[in-house]
Amino acid sequence: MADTPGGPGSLHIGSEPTLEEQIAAYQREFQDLDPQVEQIVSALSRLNRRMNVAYGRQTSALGISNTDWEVLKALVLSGAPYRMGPGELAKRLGLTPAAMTHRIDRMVTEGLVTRERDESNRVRVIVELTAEGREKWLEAMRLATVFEEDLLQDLSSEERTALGDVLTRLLRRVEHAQPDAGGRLSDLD
Amino acid sequence: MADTPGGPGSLHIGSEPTLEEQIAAYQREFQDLDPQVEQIVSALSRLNRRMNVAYGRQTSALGISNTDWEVLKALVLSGAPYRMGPGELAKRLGLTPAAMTHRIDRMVTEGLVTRERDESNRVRVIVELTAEGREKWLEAMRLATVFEEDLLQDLSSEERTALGDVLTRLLRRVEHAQPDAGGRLSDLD
DNA sequence: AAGCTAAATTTCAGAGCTAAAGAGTACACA
DNA sequence: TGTGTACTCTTTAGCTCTGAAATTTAGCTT
Repeated sequence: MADTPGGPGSLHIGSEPTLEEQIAAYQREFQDLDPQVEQIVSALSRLNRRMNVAYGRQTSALGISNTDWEVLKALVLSGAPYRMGPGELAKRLGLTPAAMTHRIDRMVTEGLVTRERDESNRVRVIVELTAEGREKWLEAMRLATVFEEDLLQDLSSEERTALGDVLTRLLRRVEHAQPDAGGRLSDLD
Repeated sequence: MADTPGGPGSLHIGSEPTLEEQIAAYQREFQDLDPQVEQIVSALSRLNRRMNVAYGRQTSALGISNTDWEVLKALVLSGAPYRMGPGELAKRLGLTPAAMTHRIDRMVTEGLVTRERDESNRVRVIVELTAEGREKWLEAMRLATVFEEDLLQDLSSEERTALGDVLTRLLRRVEHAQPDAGGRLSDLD
């Protein structure tokens, strides 16, 4: 089984055993373990955690939180004019609407977004990216791409293609299936 | 830049665009983006998130939380007699000692661990796995390995080896370096 | 032996999250 | 036109985390 990640905003990594030590410990405590599978799963999990720490450092260097960053990303990727409702944003980010309300509160005071009622339907609210919010996103992207290129610099173009393909295949397998309580993936389509 | 994950315990995924749509949106909004790099990084992040959702479903099916699961794992992997101090546990899990205190409180009432003072040094506290805690961990591992095997079932043994190797290389690159505020990885050794 | 310093853990205050209840608005239908 | 119903967002209560202060014990120094 893989590591479980720290929270979204945690900026440091607990001192953990090396990957080799950890796999050895798993085999000692749980014989029915395929070390090859465990290697993949644990490396995947650790790699992801490290990357999130790196992203967190970058966004905080820009004076925004990791959570603000997520909202900026969703708005930018929605395309001009960079507007969404709180409900849609919440769904996109996998948050409850309540959490979204609070995030928007914060981000409005930080000047990253504006919130106004939709005059054509006063139930709805429109969250819109400000120029400052868009600029922050661009700065964060510049930092992120530098980091990502550095991370992958030792991989040849062929290796990158192969890695991207394999990961995409795995992703499709998880996305098109839902594990039941027993853990088995059952195809949905 | 990759997706940012939901919290450790979030059990559902926000409805998001497909990977292809998302990469297209990135390219539209940020021209200096290598789609190959973005493919890898985004797939990695999404895959990890989906896997965590699956693990969360499994552990909650066993009646334990994802956070309890992390503590059980650290204790089991420490080896018999499955004892650690709160401080060491906190470091291992990347939590503050304060958070550890609360988790241990909870897990003691759940019967997963015991807490007692170290009589040879009364400042220290010893957290020890109970038989029930160990059994819960084993059950969770059985579920997890089924899930992981299913996830990787379409990969040949050669593909698995190659994937494990590449991920381990990437992991080493991140672990042996720390990104500075500018995002660049700088070797430490 | 008394007091000082360091280390480990717990307590406290503040922030963000979830789940559920509440408030406001639009629309359908009599 | 009036009312019910559904939908969207906000509010409230409770939980877990972080960071900092407080507490307890050990070991050293004089």
